Amino acid sequence: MRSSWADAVENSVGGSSDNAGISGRNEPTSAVAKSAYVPPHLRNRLPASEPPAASVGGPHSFNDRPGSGGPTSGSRWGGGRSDYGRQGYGGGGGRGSGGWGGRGGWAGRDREVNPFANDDVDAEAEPAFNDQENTGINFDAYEDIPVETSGGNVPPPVNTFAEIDLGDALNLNIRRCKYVRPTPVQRYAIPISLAGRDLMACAQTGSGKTAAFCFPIISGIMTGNFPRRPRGVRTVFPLALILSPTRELSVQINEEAKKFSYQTGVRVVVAYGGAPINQQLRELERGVDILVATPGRLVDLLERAKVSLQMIRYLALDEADRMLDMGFEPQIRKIVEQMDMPPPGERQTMLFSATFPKEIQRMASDFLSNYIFLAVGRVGSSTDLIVQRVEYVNDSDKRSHLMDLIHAQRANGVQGKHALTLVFVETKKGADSLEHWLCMNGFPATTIHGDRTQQEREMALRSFKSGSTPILVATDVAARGLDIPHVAHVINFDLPNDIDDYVHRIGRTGRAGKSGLATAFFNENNMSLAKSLAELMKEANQEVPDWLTRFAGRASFGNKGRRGGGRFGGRDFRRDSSFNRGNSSRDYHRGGGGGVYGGGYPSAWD
DNA sequence: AAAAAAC
Repeated sequence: MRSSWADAVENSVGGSSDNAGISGRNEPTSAVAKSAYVPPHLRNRLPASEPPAASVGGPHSFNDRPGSGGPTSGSRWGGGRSDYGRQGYGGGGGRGSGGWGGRGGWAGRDREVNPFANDDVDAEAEPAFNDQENTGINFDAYEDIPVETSGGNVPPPVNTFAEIDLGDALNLNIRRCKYVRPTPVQRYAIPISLAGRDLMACAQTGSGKTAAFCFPIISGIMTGNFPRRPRGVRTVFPLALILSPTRELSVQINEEAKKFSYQTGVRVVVAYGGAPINQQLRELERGVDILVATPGRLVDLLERAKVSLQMIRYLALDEADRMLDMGFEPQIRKIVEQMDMPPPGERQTMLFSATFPKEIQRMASDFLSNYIFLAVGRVGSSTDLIVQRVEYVNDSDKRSHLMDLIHAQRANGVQGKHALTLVFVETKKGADSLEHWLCMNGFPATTIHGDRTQQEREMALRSFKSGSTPILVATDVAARGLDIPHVAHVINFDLPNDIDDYVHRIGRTGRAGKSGLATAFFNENNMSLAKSLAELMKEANQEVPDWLTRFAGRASFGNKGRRGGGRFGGRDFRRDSSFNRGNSSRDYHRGGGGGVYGGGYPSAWD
């Protein structure tokens, strides 16, 4: 059971006598009696209507609803040690911190919120929807995914979660997440990480990437014996850092990581811009093992000395290519190389990227030590699971055409409320005006872009996910990484100029092995994309309209076409050169190029 | 060119 295993771990952690005193004797039932403890700084914040936690509790409480869903381990919380870098194991108090303001009335609860509770509420609100589709991941779609590894002594992949010793608590959460079998990236990446190796992985979100880096981190923190920080300092010392490019992605990773770490005592905190910093600081001061952050806010926290990286043992960079695209390299280098983070070799680093251009290769050389390269073919995106259509539509006709599409979708009987449609536009202004127009015409739409406040952005996303506004107009802020279940249709109202962006956008549908539809409005403004789009569609066995093929053939448009071939997110450049000696990635700078990828042309596809 | 990201 949870308690015995977790307690065993806890008791094995050095200097845990204080914890053992609190929790070592804990039986699941005893948690009930003690869970009323509220630390002083949070007293008077509990909603008056909150039912006693005693009404639930126990390891099976993940099905309970918020308000009655009960954390079981309030008593195990080592209350009052908020000046510790972390709280030790025994169930840290936690709050859903996906957004300030919290969810419902329980933001002030100082026990570990049941991160699975919301899933259940959704399920109850939409039973039919849930029954039909929400059965987890379609694993058949993962058959035949090509995988490539290279590097010295690659640990063998696993076929089941049971083969990996992740511990009872984590295993229970895996079951709660309804994960049956590891996805390809998990099958390879988890053993690699558990073996303590650095990892450079080319894989997509939606492939189970978040779990792939979270499981080893959580497991490592639970079993590791990490020194405690001295008290009295207002600085916190996370053991793991997960960086991601956008705020929403950080929120999403935080939510997933909270599920994975539920009742493990490992505390996850998220920090990102646009939200009041004070609440994030309070969360941090209550202890943090895993910090999920966007670069800007983290630099801010580091400069204020609120966070120290000197205890970092795990570093994960998600969507690294995106972060570079967004100009985060200076911040990332500052965080990783110029603050107090331990150097490569003394920490474990995982770098995830959809593509593997030169800049990422350089980053891999600088941040990783004797790493293993892993490339996992795409799941879904742009392969058979997404039907791609391109239609020639002049700018002036786009709106009426969009309306036709939405009408058609309704007529086709795709269940109204949950046939989510994601519409990508080029500009923030364009997003606002299209949203307004849709609403004026009776289509419930909302929008997400960088000119909206963070609160508005998160509200929009929630309202879209829940189906209240089944149309979301978005700029590229939503193009990558966001995992929104049940997006049935991605419409490229304005096509991007870069084929990689197109691939990422349509990847918002066909998630987790489900099918999806992607429609693009193409016109003369998109000529630079003609060739690459035609080639991409052809490779994905999509029907390419003749007019597009003709445009693609016109060299005069200077379109670049697709670079390279194959389906991987890149190749281990160490293999393409003369210095394939396993751990000599630094030679790359001397070695005069990265083989076939020396040109630095990545593609989300190659 | 636009988008994203700290205050």
